[in-house]
Amino acid sequence: MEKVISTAVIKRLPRYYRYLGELRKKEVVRISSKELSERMNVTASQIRQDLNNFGGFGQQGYGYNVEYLYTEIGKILGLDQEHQVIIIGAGNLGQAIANYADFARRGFDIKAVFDVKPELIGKEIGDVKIRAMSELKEYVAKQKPDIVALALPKEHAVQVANDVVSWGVSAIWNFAPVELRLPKHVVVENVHLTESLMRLSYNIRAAKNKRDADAAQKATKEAKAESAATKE
Amino acid sequence: MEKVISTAVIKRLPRYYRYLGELRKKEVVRISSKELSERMNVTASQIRQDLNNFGGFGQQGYGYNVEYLYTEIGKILGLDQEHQVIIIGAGNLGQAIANYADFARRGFDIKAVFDVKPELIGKEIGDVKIRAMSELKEYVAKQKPDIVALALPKEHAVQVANDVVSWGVSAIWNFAPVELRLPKHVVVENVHLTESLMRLSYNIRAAKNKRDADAAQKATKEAKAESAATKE
DNA sequence: ACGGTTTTGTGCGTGCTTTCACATTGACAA
DNA sequence: TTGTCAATGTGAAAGCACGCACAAAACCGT
Repeated sequence: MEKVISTAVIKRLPRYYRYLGELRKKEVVRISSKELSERMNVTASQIRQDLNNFGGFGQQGYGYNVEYLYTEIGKILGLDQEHQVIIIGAGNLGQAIANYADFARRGFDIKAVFDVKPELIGKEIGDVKIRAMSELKEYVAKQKPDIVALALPKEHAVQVANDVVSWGVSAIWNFAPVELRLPKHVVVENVHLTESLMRLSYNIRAAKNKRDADAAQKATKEAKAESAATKE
Repeated sequence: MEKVISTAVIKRLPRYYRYLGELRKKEVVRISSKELSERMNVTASQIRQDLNNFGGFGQQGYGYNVEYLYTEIGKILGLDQEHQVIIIGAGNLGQAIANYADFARRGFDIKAVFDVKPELIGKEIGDVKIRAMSELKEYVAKQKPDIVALALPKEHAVQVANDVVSWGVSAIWNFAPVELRLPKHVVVENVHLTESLMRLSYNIRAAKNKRDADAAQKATKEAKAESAATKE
């Protein structure tokens, strides 16, 4: 039986992976959890504990071999295999995703882009043509893409999600601001930009409140010092 | 002194907000935590506890008033005020953000877009012109934007982030795949698409492993039943 | 070959998050 | 007005995640 890994750990793994990739490029051979922790925003203990969920990658007195750890985390993340990705929606966001070169480097192959708008169909994005939505069903049935990215208005996202799932897709990268309700065997990863922006907005206000509170506290402190000085 | 709200709660607030917005459009007047929880992916108890961090918005025996709760959460998230946003980087991602209408609706005003590429400068995106990076410093000093969105290659993101912060910016929406190290009064919200995709990849593999394990278990079970049947 | 040093892997305690469960409050109908 | 029912607000338990601290292991200089 596979051990279940907590989502908290999974969230950090890509960060480790990215950072190790940078070290690898700089031809750093070994790294200790302490050194890693100083540059990323985690404690050394947490790094060790996270990695230990998957087995002992390190060696006492030495640390971790960068190259080895990098490929191991890559395997854990499933980056040792190619993923075929199709994008539904060739608007600005869909195009941005299609053109983002980083993905291809990690083994995510953008295979096709679909849209309803007749004026977009046939146009080239990156190195794939935009296809008509009417071709989607046949394409999915034949090519069996691993991942479907939804970059379309929320009004249509739910319907399209249900469709592609019924045609056999089991992983969805959802950019539409809706909660998709899909069978539990389907894996969904949401990117909710508006929510992200709202969190930023909240934190801006929270930071402002804190500054104001600090300033007020300082003011009363000074006032106290003032009155104490007057008393004397 | 302001009570500190945990980030776990803040993460969920925009979801509540979005969902309440939808209910409001459907002219739903009241909703109970139970009803809400059934449609979103949270327990009723958690909704009540989350909301109680900010005061009692509901009424026993009745539930929550959709309109009221919507505006209250809006206030908490700081959506009752306008935010001036500028975008650095007019590539695909920068353009996608600039054109995403949802933001404007929430009070996030895209005021300007900057890029280094001469061929892009002067071009219109949405209803703003792309400006030269050389104008950035003066613009920031004069217009004091509330939020700077970084949609440029990671090589330049760090430098630009440091620059705009030194010019007085205190909130950054970062799309570049780097951890920005900025003074602690600066609020940073990261959108790391590659990490998101890697998590999806992990979950695809995890789901596959689970299916295989379940299949194997079922097989041995059947084998046992078989041998038991043979014994008799 | 050996001893000091480095650094992992891990048991355990602490604090935060989530869920449960229920007393309390207010709505709504008769 | 009164009784019943619905749903909140909240104390307390259960469940998790995180960080500390240290024993065990391997490195490295002498």
